[in-house]
Amino acid sequence: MSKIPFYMTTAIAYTSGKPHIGNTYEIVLADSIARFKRKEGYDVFFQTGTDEHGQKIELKAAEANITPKEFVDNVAAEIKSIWDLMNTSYDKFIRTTDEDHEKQLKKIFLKLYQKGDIYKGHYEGMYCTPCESFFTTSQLVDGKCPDCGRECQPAKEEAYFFKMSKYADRLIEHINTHPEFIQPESRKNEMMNNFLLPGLQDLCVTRTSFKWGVPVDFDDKHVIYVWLDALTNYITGIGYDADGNHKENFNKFWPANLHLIGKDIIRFHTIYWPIFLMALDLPLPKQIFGHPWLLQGDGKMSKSKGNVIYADELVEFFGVDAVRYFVLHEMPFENDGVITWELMVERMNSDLANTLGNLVNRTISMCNKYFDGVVTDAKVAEEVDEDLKKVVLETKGKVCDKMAKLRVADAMTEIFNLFKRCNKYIDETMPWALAKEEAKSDRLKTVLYNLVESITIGASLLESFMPETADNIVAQLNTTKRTMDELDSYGLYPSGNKVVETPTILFARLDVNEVLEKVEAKKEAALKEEKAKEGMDVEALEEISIDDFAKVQLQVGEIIACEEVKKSKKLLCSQVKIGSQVRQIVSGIKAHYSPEEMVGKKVVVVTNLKPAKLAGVLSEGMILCAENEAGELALVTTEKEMPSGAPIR
RNA sequence: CGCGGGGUGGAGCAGUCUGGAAGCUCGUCGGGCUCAUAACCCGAAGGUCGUAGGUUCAAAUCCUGCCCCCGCAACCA
Repeated sequence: MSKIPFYMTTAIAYTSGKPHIGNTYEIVLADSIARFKRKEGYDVFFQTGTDEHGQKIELKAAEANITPKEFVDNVAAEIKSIWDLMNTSYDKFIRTTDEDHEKQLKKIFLKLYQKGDIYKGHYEGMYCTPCESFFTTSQLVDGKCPDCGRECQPAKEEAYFFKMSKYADRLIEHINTHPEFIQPESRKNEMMNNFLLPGLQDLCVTRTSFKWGVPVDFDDKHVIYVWLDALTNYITGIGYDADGNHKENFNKFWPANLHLIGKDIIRFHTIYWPIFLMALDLPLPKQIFGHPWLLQGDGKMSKSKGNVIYADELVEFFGVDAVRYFVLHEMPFENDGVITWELMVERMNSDLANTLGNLVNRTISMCNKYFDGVVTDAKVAEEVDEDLKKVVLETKGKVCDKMAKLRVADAMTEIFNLFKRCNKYIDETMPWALAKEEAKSDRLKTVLYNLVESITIGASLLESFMPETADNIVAQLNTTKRTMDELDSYGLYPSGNKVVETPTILFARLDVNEVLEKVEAKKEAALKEEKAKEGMDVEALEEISIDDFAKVQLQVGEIIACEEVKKSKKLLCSQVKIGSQVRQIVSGIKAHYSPEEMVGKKVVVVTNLKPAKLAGVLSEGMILCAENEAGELALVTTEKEMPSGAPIR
C-alpha cells in the first residue's frame, strides 16, 4: 500500500531582518508536526521559505548600499541557517526570488488577467510626493502627510485589482460546510463577521511605487504586490504550472493538508488565498491553522528595548532540543505564550533535567551498579507493574489524539507524564532495597527491565519533538527507536542487552541567576560594541542657507512645572519660562523623563513654531532632544548656565 | 463610544465554545527515600475564578453593566 501524501507549509518569512524566537517558533512547531506525520506513516512534504520582495527591502538594501538581491541573499541565508540550527526537517526551502517561482507568478498573473479576474483600475487617495505614499483621507493629520507633515494632493494611481467579490459566496459556502478549514475555530467567526459578510473589496495586486518585485509581463511599470506573490509559493514550490504541465509533486501533493501560519495573517490565508485558488480552478487546502504568538515577558519584543531574544542565543545557553521543548511547551493552543530567560531556565531544570534527564541517569546507573549494565527480563512481575505498563502503553494513543487536533503542547505533556510515572515506579519498587536481598535479584532485574523498556517507549514518542534527545536516550540504552506500530507492544527491549557503562547527562541543571548575569553581560558587551563601532549616520537633508536657518528662533527655556497629559502614553505637558513669559509645551518624552525630572531643567526651545494641539492640549513650541538608534531621548541643554530666554544662534 | 487580547491560590497557565465536585507546572511547608543531576516519591497549606447584578435546581463557564492590565492605532512641534 502506498503512503498517503501529506503536504504542509509554514508561512514564508519576510527577509527584512534576522528572525527572533517568536518567528522561529513557527518552523519548530511545523517541524514537530511534520516529523510526527512521517512517524504515523504519511508521505510528508514540508515546505518553508522566504518572502523577499517589497518596498521595505528595497529601502533597507539602499541604506546598506547593496542591491536588493544581495540583501535578501544575506538574510535568506541567515534564516535558513537558523531553521537548520533548530534541526527542522523541511523538504523544500522556497524563495520568492527563485526563478521558477517568478516565472510561474507571471504566468498566473497573466492567466487571471485574461480570465478577467484581474482588471486595470485606479487607486485613489491622497498622495504625498516626497514620501511616495498613498493615504486615505482619514489617515491624514490636519490634511497633511502623517509621515512628513507636508501637503498631500488627491491623486490617482494606475493599478491592477483582483475581483474578490466574484468568489465571495463560494468561499462563504466552503467555510460553512468545512468546519475544520479554519483553526482555531474562533477565528472563523472573526473572518466571517468582519470581512466576508460585510462584503469583500477588490484587492489591489500591483504597485508602481517601487521596483523590487516581480514585474507584470505586459505592463512592466507595475510589480506584483505581496499577497499574490507570497501566497502562490505554496503551489509554485511543488511544481504548479499555469499552463497545466504540473510537475509530479504538484499532482501528488496538492491540495495542501495544512498551512501553518501566525494568527496575524489568517485573513490572507482564509480569504484571499482560497479565492485566488478558485480563480485558478484549483482545490482549496484542507486546513489553515493560525497559531498564537510567543511574546517576551517584559513587554513586546523590540530592538530598542534590547530585549529581543533570538533562537541562536537560546541554543547557546540551553541546546537545540531544550529550546524546541520550550517553545512547543509554552505555547498553548489558542492564547499567546510568553518567553523569558527565567521561564526557560525553570522548564529546563524541572522538566528536562529533573524529570527526564535524571530518570535516564538513575536508571542506567542502577543497571550498571547491580548487573554490570545487563538488562534482563526475569519476568518476576508484581501488581505495581501493571499500572506502569498501562500508563506507558496508553501514552501513544493520547499523543496521537492531541496531535490530530494540533495540540502539540498537550501531546508533549502526555509524554512527560510517562516519564513521571517511571520516576514514581522507582520509588514504589525501591530497587536499592531489592539489591540488598539475594533472593530478590530476579525481581530487581524485572524492575530495571521495565524501566528501560518504558523509557525506550517514551523516547520513541519524543522523537518528533526532540529528535536529538530521543536518539541520545536510545543510544545510551543501546537500542533503537520504536516505530509507531511497535509502540503497541510492551517488552520489545532485547533481554540480556547491555546499556552504556557511564550515563551522560542529558540536560544539566542551570542556576537562574548565573544565566541572567551572563545574559546581562552579553547584552552590555553587545551594546558597547555597537556604540564603539560608530556614531549614527543620518540621511542628509537638502542644503539650506543661513537665511533659512535664521527663520528658526531658538531660546533657552526653564521648565518650571510639568505634568503628564492624561489619556496619552507619550506626552508630557511642561510650563516653560522663556524670558518674562511662560509657555505651555507638549513633548513626546514621557517614556524617557518623569515630570519631576523635567522641572528645573534648562532646555532649548523652538519659540516661533506655530502652536498646535496634541491630544487635545495646546502646545506653543518645541523642546529639542537628541535621539539615538534605540529611540532613547536626551534633552538638549546649554553647556554653561544661561538665563532663560537667552537666544541661541 | 477606535480595534483586539486578557484579569483563576505567591508566580506562570489550563478549564469558558458544549453550565454540574477548582486542575496543572513552579514556589512554600511537613514527611519519605538514598539509585540519581541538592534529584526522586508522598502529603499539606494557600483561590469571594476582577467587580456588581441577572438567568438557572446548579455559573469560572451563559447574559448585562462597571473597573483594571496588555498589545495595535492615534498623539510624538
